[in-house]
Parts: sequence; structure tokens; C-alpha cells
Amino acid sequence: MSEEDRGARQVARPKRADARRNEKTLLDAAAAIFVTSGVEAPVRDIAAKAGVGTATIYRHFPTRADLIIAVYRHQVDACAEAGPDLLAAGPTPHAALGRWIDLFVDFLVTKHGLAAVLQPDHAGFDALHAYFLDRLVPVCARLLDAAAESGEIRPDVQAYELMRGVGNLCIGADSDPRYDARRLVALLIAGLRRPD
Amino acid sequence: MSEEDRGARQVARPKRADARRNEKTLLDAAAAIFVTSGVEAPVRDIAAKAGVGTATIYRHFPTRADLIIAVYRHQVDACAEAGPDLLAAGPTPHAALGRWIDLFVDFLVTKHGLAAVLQPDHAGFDALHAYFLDRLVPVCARLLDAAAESGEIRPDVQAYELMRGVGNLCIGADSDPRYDARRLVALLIAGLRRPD
Amino acid sequence: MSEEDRGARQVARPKRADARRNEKTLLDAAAAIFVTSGVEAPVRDIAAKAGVGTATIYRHFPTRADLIIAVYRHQVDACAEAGPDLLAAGPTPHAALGRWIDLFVDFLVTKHGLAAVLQPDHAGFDALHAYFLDRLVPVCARLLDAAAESGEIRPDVQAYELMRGVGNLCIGADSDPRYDARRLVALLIAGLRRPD
Amino acid sequence: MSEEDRGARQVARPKRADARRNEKTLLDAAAAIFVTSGVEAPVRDIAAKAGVGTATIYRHFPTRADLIIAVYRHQVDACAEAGPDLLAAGPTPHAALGRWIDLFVDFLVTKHGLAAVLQPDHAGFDALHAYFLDRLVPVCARLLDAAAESGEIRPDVQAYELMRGVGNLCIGADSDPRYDARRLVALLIAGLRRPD
DNA sequence: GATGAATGAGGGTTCATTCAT
DNA sequence: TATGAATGAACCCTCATTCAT
Repeated sequence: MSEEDRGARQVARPKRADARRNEKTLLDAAAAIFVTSGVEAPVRDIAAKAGVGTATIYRHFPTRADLIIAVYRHQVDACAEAGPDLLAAGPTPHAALGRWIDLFVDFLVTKHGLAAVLQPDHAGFDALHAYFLDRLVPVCARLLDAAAESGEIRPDVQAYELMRGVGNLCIGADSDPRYDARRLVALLIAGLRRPD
Repeated sequence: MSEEDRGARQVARPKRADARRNEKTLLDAAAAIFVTSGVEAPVRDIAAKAGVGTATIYRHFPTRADLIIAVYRHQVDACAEAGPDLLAAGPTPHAALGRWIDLFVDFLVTKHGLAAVLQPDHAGFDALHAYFLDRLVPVCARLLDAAAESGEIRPDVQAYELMRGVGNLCIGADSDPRYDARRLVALLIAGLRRPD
Repeated sequence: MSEEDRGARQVARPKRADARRNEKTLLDAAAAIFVTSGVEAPVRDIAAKAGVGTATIYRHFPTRADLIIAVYRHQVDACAEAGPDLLAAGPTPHAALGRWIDLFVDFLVTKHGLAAVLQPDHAGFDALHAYFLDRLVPVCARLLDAAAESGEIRPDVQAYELMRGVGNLCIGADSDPRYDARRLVALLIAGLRRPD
Repeated sequence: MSEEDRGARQVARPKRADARRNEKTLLDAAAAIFVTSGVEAPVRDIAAKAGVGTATIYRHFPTRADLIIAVYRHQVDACAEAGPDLLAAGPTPHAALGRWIDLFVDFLVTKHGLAAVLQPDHAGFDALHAYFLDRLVPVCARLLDAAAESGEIRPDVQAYELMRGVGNLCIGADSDPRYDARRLVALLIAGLRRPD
């Protein structure tokens, strides 16, 4: 594609290649640091890992929430998108819900400190909280509704509450061999079953 | 050796009463500050509330964990002691377990920030973690065992894990009207039931 | 060598018109920002207002002093040129001096932060300082000399010092309703009168 | 004086001697740094000069304005107190005003950057501004009133405005051999004379 | 025993200026 | 020539903890 083509079709932002590459470097560095030091690691550490100045991070990601979202966006999206597929795959809505929640848990437990920061009152992380909720609660709600309609589970549980609960169960789940978030979440999901 | 013995053997220690009173003042102040600012409130705030110097706090309670333990000891003990009674009261071990867990949840959700700090990897809070575990896990284990033996619940759940899960579900439970820890914990407990 | 000449000798420089236009845009933007945020406003704000990159500003105006000079050159020149006219218009040299100083004050008080930056020791603003001095001190000196020769004022006041004093009196003159630089400057000029 | 004596008479604050000494060190260090780097010098520089940690400065002087006030309090007070004496000493109110203003100017010109920071709109320095005004404007007003009543000067000049003007004339007065604030201020004061 | 002053490590953030594209 | 991304130095401020009195 020639430059004219691009210019003609869009507003033409030439510098992009560089910045794009840099942003990638940044995200990789952040992801790496998040693994070792948690999502609240000092900005300076991330900058150092990426080999850039601190301000570069602020340019790309004005708030820490922005950075975290960017780092995990793909995975969150993938999780959200898997919901309908699992529902379709069956065998029952409740089983699909369980599998989808497992996906979410698998994602969360490997992200050091992320679950803790997902708390709604964690100062400065509202955007992060909102993003996760916006993306995942509707998916969860659909699975929940389906399971409720099928009569498998009790109809009085809210998707928001369930997601929060699952998120909470994932806090500190790595680094403790005697605590298996997945197992507990499974109990929680099992607890949804209609008491017969 | 009892405290009286020690006092009798030496010259009377007039400061003792003072110190005792001081400790009480400290605990009251800490409790009050914990309610408003959480268990991670600045040491200075607590000292100010108690009307003492910061070093006084360190003298009585070398680590923050010590202070938190002292503040909540009575309630934790009461909770622990309620276990056997509830088990005896029935009607079933599983029901007793549910009631006992409710007691724990009621305690925890009203202690701003306590659940969060109970995480095993929370630096500097090992003593706190250990205390809660020492005190409560055995109680929980007994209830769990009884319920397992009665065949009400699955036999493969560890008390430690369950307590951690319940604790996690209590994180951030105040300050969010859409999240009811008690309800979720009830689901978790319900999920323990043997799948028939 | 005139600008046209240079253009004629080489291959036509089509960019020239562009650059010229760009410089105009820049000056307008700078003037606007100076009004709202003062002459020490962030470079980025000016660039943003002009719709150009920051480096473009540096290309046209290597130092901030250059930019400020360019923005106010016309007004400073106009002020300088008014001096002889006022002197000719009378009625006395001292009166003319007063009117000319008023012109300068009117200019200065409306330029947010300019007077403050005119200080000789303001790092990086030497060129600005020098420009104002080069342009205005001679004019002031002529008025002062005339007034001294006419016997209206004391003969021992230097133009440089007077200009600095007037400039200083204009600092922070906007934004304080209880401070009227013009009134104070009038006192200063009145104070020049020969003590009889 | 025994400890009991002190305890009986006051609230008994034993530690004072130390802190007092340290505060003195701090003020000396600040004064020294202010001379070389101006009153807006980095907190760290002052701390380093005093050989203390930065927080020590914040403890003693929560805001920079507090520190500056403390450093100059004695001199400002002395200046304020000299007003009535000078008025009494004569020979005329206007002469007394001139001498008093000279005192103020002598103080101000030797305080690098102080005059500049006395501007009412200088963010974060309101307390400083207020202090100077509270302390000096009333004194100036009294001198001004006396001179006005005696018929020496025009009656329409406000003490606030005059003080601001004098303060402004002192900005950048050190470090410029061609600018003598005292001389200009004398002109300003001379300009107060009633136009006959 | 009690005090509270001092410490100093950290963390976040801004902006003038340079430089690769 | 224009761009705007990157740089990184500088600064402020907070607190847990120690220590001299």
C-alpha cells in the first residue's frame, strides 16, 4: 500500500510503526513485571524492564488502569467470546457456566494481584473494574439466565455478584499450594443448583 | 508462673496498672480506627486517637499483626468456641457448619480490610494469618468431618481451604450494596453437599 | 540581500509559503495561549493550539525567548516608535515621558507573566530581556534626557533603571483588583520631578 | 528547675530542647539555601544542608510558606515594630514613611526570590502573602494616614497598593548592578507628595 | 516505660528538549 | 521540513520504624 493510498483514505498517521512497536515492548514488559511483582508494581520498574523512560508509559497509558486493561484485553475478550460458544456446546447451561467460569478462573489466578485490584473500591482502578464488568457480566448473565430457565439452578443469583465472588475466590490463589481457587469456585457453582 | 506470682516476688511494680490501662486504651483506639480507616490505617492515626506516642504502640505490639490479633482476639475466640456448641445443637452437622460459617462471616465483613490482610502472602502479616488459622481451622475441621461422616457432604474438602475461601468471599463486602458475602458463602456451603 | 533575491537564485522553494503560513499560525497560537496561561505556558499547549508538533516550534523559535519576542515584536516596535512622536507632541518632555510610559504599561499589564520573565536573571530569557532593552531603553533615554534638559526632572535617573522599575511594577498587575500598576507608575514618574 | 516544677506549671513537654535546637538548624539551613538558590529551592537541598531527612522539614513546616515565614519572621516583625518609632522620630510623617519603606526594601532585596513569591496569585504561597500583608500593611497604613493628615502627601493612596508596588520594585534587585531598588522606591515615595 | 522527632526510602507525575521517521 | 514519541531529570510528599531523651 503506497503512502498516497493511506493518505487518501485516512487522516494519515505516518509515525505509527515506531510507536506501535514500542507499545508492544511496553505491554510485554508490563506483563512480565506484573507476573513477578503484581499489577501494582512501581511504574519505574516497568519502564526499566522495557528500557524506556517513565514518561513513555504515561504517554501510552495515562493511568495504571489503562495499562492493566491493555495488558489483559486480549485474554478478557477471549474469555468473553467463549461464553456463547460454551453455552452452545452444552451439555447443559449449568455445565457451560461451570466451564466458562473455569476459563475466567484460569485467567485470573495466574495474574498476580489482579483479583485484589478488581475490588470496586480500590482507589484509581475504577476504569479497570468497569472494564472487566462491562465485558464479562453480560456474558455471565446470559449463561446464568439460560441455566435458570432450564431449571437447573436457582433463579435468584445476580451475575455481578457471582463474578465478584469468583474474582474474590481467586485472590492470592497462586503462591498457596493448599488453596485451589478452581476447586472452591467449583463448589460455589455447584451450590447454584436448585435445591430439590 | 502466674502474673500474680511474679508481682509478689519483687518490689511492687506500680507502673503495671498504668501499662494495663494503656493497653486497653490502645486496643479501643485501634478498634475505632480500624472501623473507620481499615486495619491498615497509619500507625500515627491510632496513636493519636489513643493519645499516646507511636512508639508506645510498637512497645505493646511489635508488629501490626500483633495489634490486630489483640483487637480481635475475643471475637475470634468466641467464634471458635461456638463451633462445638453449634455442632451439638444440630439439627445436622452440615447445618451447624453453615451457622458457624455465618458467624465467621458476620465477624469478618464488619472488619474493614481485615479479610484482605488475611492473605497468606501479605508481607508482615504471617502472625495474623497463623493466628486465625490456628484458632479456627481445627473448629472448622471438626464440623467438616462430622458432616462428612454423616454423609451430608463430600469428604474431600479441607478445612484450611474452606476457611480461606470464605475469608476471600468477605473481601470488600462492606461498601458494595450489590455484593452480599453471606449469600455467596451460603452458596459455597450449599455446594459442599454430596452430589447425589 | 532581500528575501526575493534569495528565492530567485535557486530552484523555486515551494515550501516557503507553507513555512511562512505555519509561522503565522504559530504566533497566533502562542499569543492566544500566552493570554490564558501566561508566557511560560507549556510548549505542548502552544503546539496543540497551533495544530503542529512541538518540534516545529523549536525549529522556528529555538528558545522560548525567540517565540515571545516574535509574538510581541510589533507591539514593542510600535511602542518604541511612539516615543519621538509623543515628545514632539508635548506639551512638555515630562508629560511626554508619562504618556509613553503609560503606553508601555498598557502593553505590559495585559501580557500575563511577561513582566515577571523580563528579569535579567531569568534563566534562558536573556535574549528577551536584551530585545526589550535594546528597543526601548534608547527611546526612554531620549525622553528622559529631554525632560532633564528642560529642567523638569532630576538629571540623575538612568533609562535602564527606570524601565526596569516600570516593568517590575507591572508584575502581577492583572488578577489583583486592589493593585493598579498604572497608578503606581504614575507616582513613580511624578517622583522624577525636580525637588524644588 | 526540677521536673516536678515544670510538670506543675505547664502541660510539661520534655522533648522540647532537642526539637528546638533542630528547628534552629533547619531555619539556618533554609536561610542559607534561600540566599544561594532562592526561596523556591528544592526541599531536599535544604534538608541536605541541615543534615536532616526531608520529612523533618515537613514535620516542622508543613508548607513551604510556613518555612519561609519562620525564616523571616523576626525580620518582618522588627520591621513592623519600627514603624511607630520612626513616625515618632520625625521629622515629618512623610520622612518617616520613607525611612520605614527603606527598612522594608533593605530587607527584601537581600532575600533572593522572596519578592517574586510574594505575588498574591503565586500558587501555594497564600499564607506567606497573607502574613506579610497582615504584619506590614497596617503599619504602612498608619504612616500613610499620618502623612496624608499632615498634608504632605496625596490622600488617595492605599497602603496595600503601595506595599505591593514597593515589593515589586524589589524583585530581582540583587544581581543587577544597574538596578537600585532603593533609588526607585525613593522616587515612588517622592511621587506621593501632594502636587502643589 | 513513654514519647514523638527524625529518618529516608519510595512512589507518582510533569515537561523541556532531542531525535528517528 | 514536520512530526510527536521518547527521554529522564526533578520534585513533592507519605509513612513505617528507630532512637535519644
